[in-house]
Amino acid sequence: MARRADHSKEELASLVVNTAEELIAEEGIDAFSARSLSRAIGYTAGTLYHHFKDLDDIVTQVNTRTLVGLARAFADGTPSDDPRQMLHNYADAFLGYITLKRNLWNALFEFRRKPDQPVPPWYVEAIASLIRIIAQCFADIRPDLDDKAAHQSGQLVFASIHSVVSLDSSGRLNLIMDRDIGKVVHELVDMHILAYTHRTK
Amino acid sequence: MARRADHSKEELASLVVNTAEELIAEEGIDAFSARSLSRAIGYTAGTLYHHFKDLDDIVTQVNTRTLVGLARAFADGTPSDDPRQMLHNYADAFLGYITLKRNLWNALFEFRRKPDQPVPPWYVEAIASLIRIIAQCFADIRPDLDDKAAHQSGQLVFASIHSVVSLDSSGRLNLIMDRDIGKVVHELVDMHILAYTHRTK
DNA sequence: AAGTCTAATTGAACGTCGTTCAGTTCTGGA
DNA sequence: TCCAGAACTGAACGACGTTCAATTAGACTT
Repeated sequence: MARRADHSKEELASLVVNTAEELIAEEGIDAFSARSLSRAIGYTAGTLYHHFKDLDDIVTQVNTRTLVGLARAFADGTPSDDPRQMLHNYADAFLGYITLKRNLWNALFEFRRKPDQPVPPWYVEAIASLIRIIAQCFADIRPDLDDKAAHQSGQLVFASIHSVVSLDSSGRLNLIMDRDIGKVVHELVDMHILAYTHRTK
Repeated sequence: MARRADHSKEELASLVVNTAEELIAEEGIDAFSARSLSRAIGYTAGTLYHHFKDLDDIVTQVNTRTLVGLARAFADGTPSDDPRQMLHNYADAFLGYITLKRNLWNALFEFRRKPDQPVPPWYVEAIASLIRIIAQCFADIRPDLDDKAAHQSGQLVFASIHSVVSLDSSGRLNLIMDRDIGKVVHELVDMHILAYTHRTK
């Protein structure tokens, strides 16, 4: 059997990415493989390689969706006029999203791409846009400081919180502490706000 | 050929762990395998399983050494009477050690043990002892606060810095920022000190 | 309508991995 | 001296990612 007409090229491509997303979300990245994916969509493993360069390619597309989803979660966060409160709201949005999509988030950072493979530029851009949103809050807290300071604080708070949340998400935070990740995150946000507030011009 | 007398049971065990450590340090955990390890020591892969439960077992022993080495790096850190300065010195010791042993450190946190496998208790204890050392600095900064507060700050600063350094060590920090990890770490330390100094009783 | 071209799909294959195990050989103790 | 059991090998199992010759069905040409 060959050359079936079950799906058009586009249909099959989105079927693959959709199913990959479901599989990773439910079973985790460790249980994900070319064979399990192809079994799930009713095709052979070889077929995947006619529509995608390799498994990296497929996982990258899933990861991109995860990042886009995070951006949407940020946008859907509770609005507030107080930039300090808004930072906490973003933190909640972040935490909520990752809690909901634990396995997908872990896939985003645990997946080992081949050494030479460069990070796709929209990865970087997706993260940069989140950081700009955060930096704006800092800029609102101290309008007398320049944009660079706000941007650096945005990067720092994103890196801090992302790291700690990932540590928790991969089940390793309890190696270090027995506290609730929610409390820790908000404590970190308060610390960054405090430090920024106390900055000298 | 079977039953060679090249090494005693203990000699072979330490040969395995030593060689595993070298291989991981030089090639990274991805290039590490039962076959590459056994090839390096001149035995068959099957032999490994007569002396160790599985590869997890071997990697865990290497990881334990890495953690012990970190504790020694802490102890060898430049002493100082100023607890604030001491925190920065510990941060430098941490950073220096991880820079030196990048691949081993990544192995410690990137290696996926089987789902049910529990974390060995001395892992937790090794980390806990590092945190106690850090917590002491906080206790010295504000002797009026209770030990619990110092301990929590110790955990938090360890988690923060460990996470950010790991992010850098695995080559992902530059997704978020283009700043030097050294500067970032000391900035974080200063933030934690500032926050602790401003704590209400 | 018949024939040809081409894209899609399969299934077997390659070399890798962790792990197990029957079989073989050697060592230490009785 | 003999033998139980420990140490070691090499083949095997079922997984993995990936490639590719062979096959087939749809699209295009005449």
